[in-house]
Amino acid sequence: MANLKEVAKLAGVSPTTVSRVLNNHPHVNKDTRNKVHQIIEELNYIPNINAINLIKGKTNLIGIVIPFSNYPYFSQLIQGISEVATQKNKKVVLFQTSYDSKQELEALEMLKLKQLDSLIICSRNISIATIESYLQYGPISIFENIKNTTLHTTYIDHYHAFKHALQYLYKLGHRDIGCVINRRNSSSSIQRLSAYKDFCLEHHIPIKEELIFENYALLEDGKALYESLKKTKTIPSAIVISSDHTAAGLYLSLSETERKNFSIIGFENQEISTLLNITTVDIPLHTIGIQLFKQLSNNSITQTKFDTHLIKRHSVFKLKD
Amino acid sequence: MANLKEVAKLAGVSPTTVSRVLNNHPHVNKDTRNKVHQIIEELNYIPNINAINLIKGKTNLIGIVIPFSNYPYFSQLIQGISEVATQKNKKVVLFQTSYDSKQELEALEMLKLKQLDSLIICSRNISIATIESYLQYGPISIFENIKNTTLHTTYIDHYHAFKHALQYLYKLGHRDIGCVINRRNSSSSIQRLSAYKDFCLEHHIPIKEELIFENYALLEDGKALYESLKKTKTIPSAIVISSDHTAAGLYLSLSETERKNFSIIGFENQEISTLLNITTVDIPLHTIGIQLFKQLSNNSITQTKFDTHLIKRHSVFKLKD
DNA sequence: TTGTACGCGTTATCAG
DNA sequence: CTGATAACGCGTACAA
Repeated sequence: MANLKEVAKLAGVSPTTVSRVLNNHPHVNKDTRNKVHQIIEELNYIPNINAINLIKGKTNLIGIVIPFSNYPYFSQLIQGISEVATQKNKKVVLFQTSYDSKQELEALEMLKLKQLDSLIICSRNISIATIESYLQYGPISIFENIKNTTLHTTYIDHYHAFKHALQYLYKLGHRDIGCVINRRNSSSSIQRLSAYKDFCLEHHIPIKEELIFENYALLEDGKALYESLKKTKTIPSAIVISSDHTAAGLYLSLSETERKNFSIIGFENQEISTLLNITTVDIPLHTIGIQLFKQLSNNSITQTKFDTHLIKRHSVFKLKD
Repeated sequence: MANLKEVAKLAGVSPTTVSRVLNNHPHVNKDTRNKVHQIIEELNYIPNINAINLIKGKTNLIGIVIPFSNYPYFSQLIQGISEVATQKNKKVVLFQTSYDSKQELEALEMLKLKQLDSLIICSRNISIATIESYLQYGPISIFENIKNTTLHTTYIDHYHAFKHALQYLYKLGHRDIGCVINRRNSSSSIQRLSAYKDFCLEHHIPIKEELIFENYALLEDGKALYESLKKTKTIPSAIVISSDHTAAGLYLSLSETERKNFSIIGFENQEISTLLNITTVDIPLHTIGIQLFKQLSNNSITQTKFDTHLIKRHSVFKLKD
């Protein structure tokens, strides 16, 4: 495989000149330039990017840490991030972790090794402190609300969003309300749960563990949720679900009659909730992805909050008593 | 930032020895090894992977070319590919092209530049000939059925799968059948269309352009499809749709009565078709992703075909006349 | 078991 | 406008 030196030799110039031609430096004689281009063609010469990375200390590669690629929630983030990355001529390296700390660390290590210029963490398992300790090797942005951190953060107020949905149901007369989350120990679930519990306390509603449902995220989980709901002692009149897909799955499991007597609020504002007319809380995932990327090039630490909006559709009913 | 040389100096050994320690070479004195490790700790030394890549001519990075990350079809492929890649300690670089040839070329160029070890093409716009010309720079596997190629291929028989679905409808008495595809000029659409046309010819059914619907792929497209269907002169009694999500979107747009008088067959066997009980053709996308990855390390050119299966559910009815 | 010297392919510096 | 030389950080053949 031809290298820069050979090109130089055959063109009868120094490697430096070839390098200048390749990098479009201004002060090169036209004839020399042409000659070099000609030899490059002839030899089918290709610069070795690893050598360039070595000397420049950059790779134009940015890492994305996500647990799964095939969850709509995450694939929308990826879509957004990749779009800007493409525009900015950066490439995206996927770290699909399945929430395995070892894989998350791998991403951080690659930042350390300088094979990545920067890192975006969409969801995590390891501690913030660990992540922060890698900040010395490159910019890191994270999709989470963290106080007093040196990481770039982009976030939404899960607590507020969840509570707002609950309040809306309360105003319509609902008192027995279910709460559906995914991983119980995730940052967002913790916020949502605490919103749920505070809501109950504020309105003097007893907190019933059987109305808190964990590990539901996908469409098919909605069916399982339906089964679980049938087994509760207290029959809730409404439910707030942290994923539209689970909400849709539940909705589709209900009979026509059941649908008219049970209120559902989903989260994310996915296509499917539009189609099924399910009330949901909009989370601008695509835009959040873009912002996560953009923050990486900020010099100072930035915290960006995105607003969520309750989108009222037809899966919520006023409770008659 | 500390480098190997500094470690050597402080440890009182040569760079070679440090390198040996780092790479776990057998013949190193235990004391020396410990001393070196100690200095590495002290200096917080990190090997520069770009230097290693340069010298080894490898990066352990493999590229994936996909048009969009947020289509379930593609995100399932990504999920499968990433899973094995993680196992094999390779990292995945995403080229989200939006079918822009320039972006597809970018991926091929990075293979050429040796920043990628190999490449997986899930869907493409540029010519096979162009792709093949990059084969000299590294292994490439593609999710497509190509005859006489030097690329690794993993594929399904779109023609057969589509025709099988059509025959099934024919046997149940359907004669006016619609056909829904995505990009008309894509390799899979061409096969599907030709299956549709051959089917019509074989059964002496006139081919009506108004029953061929293009550019439908997502859930929300199902609604638009519903609108389009209402405008056709011939009212079809059944439809074959190359995407489950569009099939689901259409299904949900129908009234209860319409659903009982209209047969739908989707493709892919996504969660949503299970939930809605829509008859579909299973495409093992996850497994295909895994195979696409595995083929890269085969020495000889391999062509893997995956079978598709018609999954009979309750969205298809026998036509009474 | 350890060290010397060179090579990987490119860019930066400085001199002319 | 051009070139010689060093440098990026590491691996490895060869010698000791």
